[in-house]
Formats: sequence, C-alpha cells, structure tokens
Amino acid sequence: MQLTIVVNYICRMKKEEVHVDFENSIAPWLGKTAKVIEYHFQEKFNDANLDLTKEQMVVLKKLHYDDGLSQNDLAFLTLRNKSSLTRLLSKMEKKGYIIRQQSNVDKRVNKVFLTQKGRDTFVLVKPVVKEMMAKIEQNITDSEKKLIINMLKRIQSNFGPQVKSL
Amino acid sequence: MQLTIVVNYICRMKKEEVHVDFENSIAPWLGKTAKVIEYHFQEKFNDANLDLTKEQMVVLKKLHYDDGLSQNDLAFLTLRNKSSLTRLLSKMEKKGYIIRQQSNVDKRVNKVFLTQKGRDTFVLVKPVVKEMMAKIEQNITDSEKKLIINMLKRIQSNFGPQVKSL
DNA sequence: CTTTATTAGTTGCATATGCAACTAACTATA
DNA sequence: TATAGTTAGTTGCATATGCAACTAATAAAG
Repeated sequence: MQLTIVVNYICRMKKEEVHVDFENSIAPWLGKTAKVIEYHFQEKFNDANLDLTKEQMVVLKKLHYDDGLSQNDLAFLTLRNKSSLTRLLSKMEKKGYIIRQQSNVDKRVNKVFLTQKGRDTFVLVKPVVKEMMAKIEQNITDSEKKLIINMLKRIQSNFGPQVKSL
Repeated sequence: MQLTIVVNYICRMKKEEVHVDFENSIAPWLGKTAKVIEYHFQEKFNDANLDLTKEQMVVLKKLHYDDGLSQNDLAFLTLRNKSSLTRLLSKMEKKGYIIRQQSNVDKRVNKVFLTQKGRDTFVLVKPVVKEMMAKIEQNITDSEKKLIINMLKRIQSNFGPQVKSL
C-alpha cells in the first residue's frame, strides 16, 4: 500500500508539467516592449545621421551629467561588464567623442571625459531622444507614467538595490 | 528692426538647449529593468546547468507552442532580423534542440521543428522561468500586473500593431 | 513561356556583450 | 619591507544582432 502511494506520487510528478503563463506575465511583455523601443531608437539616430549607437548614447549621456567618471563607475552605472565598456569606449574614443585620462592618484584608473565633439553631439542627440520619449508616452497619462516608473523601480528592487535610470 | 528680431531669435535658438528629463521618463527605466531581468534570467539558466541562452529559450518556447514555423515567421514573432535568426537556429541545430526541414510546397522555406531533446529541455526550462517570473512579480499586485501589461501593450502600439508576448 | 520582380534564407561586416584569464598597480598582512 | 590579496582595465573566446549583398526559388507581367 505504501509502495502504491509512492508510485502514484512519482507518476503524478512526471505528468504534472509546470505551466507558465507567458501571456499574462510581466517579463515577456517588458522584454518585448524594450526591444521595440530600442530598435526604433537606433532607427531614429540613423535617420538623423548621428554616427552613434544607442549604447554609445547612454555613455554620452552619463558623461554629460558626470564628466570624469572612472571606467569602473561608468560600467556599473550603465549596467555593463567592464570588458564591454572597455570596447565601447575604445570605439567612442576612436570616433573622437571621449578621451581616457589616467588618474595620477591611482595609475590603474582611467577617468573618462567628453571631448568638444562629444558635447556637441549630445546637443544634437537630445531633441531626437526627446521626440522618441514623447512618442513612447503619447497615450500614457502623467499619473500612469508615475505609476509605471514606480512599478519598474519595485521590480528592479527585487534584484538588489539600484538607484538611477540609465 | 526686423533684423534684430531675427538675430535675437537665432541667439535664443542656440542658447535654448533642449532639456530631456531622463529620470522621469519611461524609456530609460524600462530599458534598465529589462536589462536587469535579462541578466538574471541568463544567470538562472547557467545555475541550472541549462546549456541555453535566453534568446534560444524564446525560440524554444515559440516552437513549443507552434512547431513547424518557417524561419521567416519565427524571426517576425521573436522580433529578430532573419539573418540573426539564421545564426541562432544554426547554433540550436548544432546543439540538437531543433531541426530545419525544407518545405516541399515551397523549396525556399525551411520549417523548424523541436527535436526530442528540444522538448525535454523546455520541460526543464519551465520551472526556472516560472521561478524568475514569480521573483519579478513578487511585490506587484494582480491588478497592478494587469495595469502594467496593458500600458506596455499601449506603448508598443505606438510603434505599429503587435500581438503576442515574446 | 520567357523575363522581371519578389521572397526565404545565408553570409560578410560591424557592433555589443559576458566570462575568464591576464597585467599592472595598489592595499593589507605577516 | 616583502609577500599575498585585491582592484582597474584589457584581451581572447563565444554569443547575439542589424544591414546590405547575395543565391535560389517562386510569383507576376509581358
């Protein structure tokens, strides 16, 4: 009798496939929406003849508000692996948007600065970004906007403390 | 007098730098949240010893519900460039998750099918995904969940008609 | 029925990314 | 102070991705 129970249990285990309701879960919708937005962001940059990827734009933006950050901090703040940032910066340096400057306090550290071209480019980028933001939020009310941002922050908090937007 | 007006206007144009409020806009928060989630998704897969990227998981999932899709449809449904899908499938085929089968109706078309290994793997993937979904939504109420998904759908609709989740 | 246009899929090229291994430089400990 | 550990940044390797150019096959037009 005991054995029967165990066998039944095992059989049930094998049959009971875990069910995941993708259609009514946040993650897939979030992923898809982010993907759509990112795609159109890049498209807008290309249309505006900005020689810039969306990732490079984020770095430009961070430096605009916080010039002279170390690569380490910049990687952390933009949610990037430091190796990824290294190569992103190399491309941006080659294009003349930024320069690396070794710290004389700690020779391991590179401080990253915007060049004049970098600053000028960001000025051109801003209206494009603004337009995209408006398009994204065109049918979202202000209170809804507050709400969704609040929810997004809470979702992020489930994976550890985070602070600012990208 | 007329000239003065024009000159003043131009000066104002140059000074008035466009201001973008990143901190109170949806896009950056959405982007960041999606990035955090994607990172932890991949981490979970690795921890569970699933030899699978998150992108490959999405394809596996689509085929699970719609076996035999063409590469074209699969690319469209997963928001991928067809060239990107080609290479994604090549890797998945090499790993034995899927097979391509040329259509005999239209020899240009490859229909994509899950292999037994692909089906078995998806069974292992599901609980991991389910756990992640729960973690993401742990501090979001059901009505909030409905609300955020609705908003995400509306945001997507600003970039053309879309249907299902990823 | 032949020519032209379109479509499905592949490939070269460029970018972005995470991990692990590495170097150089700084910090802490014995 | 010498040795061990840590940290910042770089590089090799693997994956994913978009665009443009390409091939092969089908559809449309003459």
